[in-house]
Amino acid sequence: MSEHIHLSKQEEEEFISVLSEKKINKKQFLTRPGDKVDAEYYVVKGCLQSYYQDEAGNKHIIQLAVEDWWISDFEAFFSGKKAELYVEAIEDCLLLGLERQTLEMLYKRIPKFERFFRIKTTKAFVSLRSRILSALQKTGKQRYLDFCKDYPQIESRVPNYIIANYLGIKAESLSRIRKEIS
Amino acid sequence: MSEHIHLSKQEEEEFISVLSEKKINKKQFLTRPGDKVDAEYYVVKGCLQSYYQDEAGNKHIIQLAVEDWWISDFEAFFSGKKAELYVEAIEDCLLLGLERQTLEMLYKRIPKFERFFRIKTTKAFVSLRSRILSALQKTGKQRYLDFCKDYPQIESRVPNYIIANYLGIKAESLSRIRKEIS
DNA sequence: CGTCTATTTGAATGTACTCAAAAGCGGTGG
DNA sequence: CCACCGCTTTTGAGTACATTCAAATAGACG
Repeated sequence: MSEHIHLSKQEEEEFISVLSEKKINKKQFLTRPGDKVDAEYYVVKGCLQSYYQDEAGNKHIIQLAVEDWWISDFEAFFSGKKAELYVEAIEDCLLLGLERQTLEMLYKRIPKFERFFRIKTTKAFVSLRSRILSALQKTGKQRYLDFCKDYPQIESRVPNYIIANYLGIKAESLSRIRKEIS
Repeated sequence: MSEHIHLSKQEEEEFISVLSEKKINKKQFLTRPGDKVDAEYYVVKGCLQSYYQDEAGNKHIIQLAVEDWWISDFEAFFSGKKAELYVEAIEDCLLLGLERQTLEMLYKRIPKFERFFRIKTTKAFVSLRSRILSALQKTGKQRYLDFCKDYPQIESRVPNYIIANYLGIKAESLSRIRKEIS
């Protein structure tokens, strides 16, 4: 956060005081479809995925998050609608929850936060955009190489089949790609 | 807009008064890479595309817009950075420009607008998300069928090769897909 | 050690791409 | 009015990449 805005000691303490610590274990859920989503979560420790399950039961991973990322069903969080996504821990996690009401309050009391979260949202938007282009225009191999470059922390600790799903290819294909590269 | 918020006659007039009419012709640009992007545009009449050109000179269409859509290089518009995208008219267009400063002013004077534009942003976010999933998990044929269903107004007035680019396939492939369907 | 899950490998199939050429279509100027 | 030009779309043949289905192997954990 200090990369984007400067907070006084007091502001920093106020911010920390409104975050709520949350621990969840591997395979547990932060949200499931139908839940009300009151918070977004900062990852202190651990790894999570958010995904959508279609009518046929196929899982489609939207996001992977490790330390220093935020995760939630953002659509539900921002719009107030019920969740459509599963948000599930891939490892045991330590999180900091930030509630929507609290966020609104922060915006009013300390306007700098508005700036910070706007930057965060813009970045998320851009990264969605580049993921679309990469999905549309690149081969599985290129997408995997990009992924390894962009998220080395994730590549090394998440199972094959999860990365494959995130990249939009089959686990078998990813296995072949890895073999070819090495 | 009236679907989401209710405005008094006076508020409506105020809103209309801050929009600036703009006409551009086919093949002209609203923004090019490097431009400062001070406005987003509501499409009254016409059709436009926003796209990114990679180092190799390949064009990648991000968005197509027809009547009642908004278009810009949104990343540049929201972040204040220089444009990375071309925004180009596919047909002669009549647009209404909304400047960032004006938007900020509106938010302060008439907070309802904050709600409206937040809803708009959330929708854009969701539609990006579903485009990612569709790009990752569906075949060209399925994407084309979805496209025809979601945007029939666009399908019928935009050249083959532009739709193909938007869908992430080659014009030749789209031609074959169309043949197969009919 | 056995069981369950994840990964790798193989063979056949499907989907989209490249390159090249032909056909269609709209506008311009002789 | 027609010939020509440029641009878009279609068609064909060969190739690359990824998938399916099935089976074998490797790892993790109680």
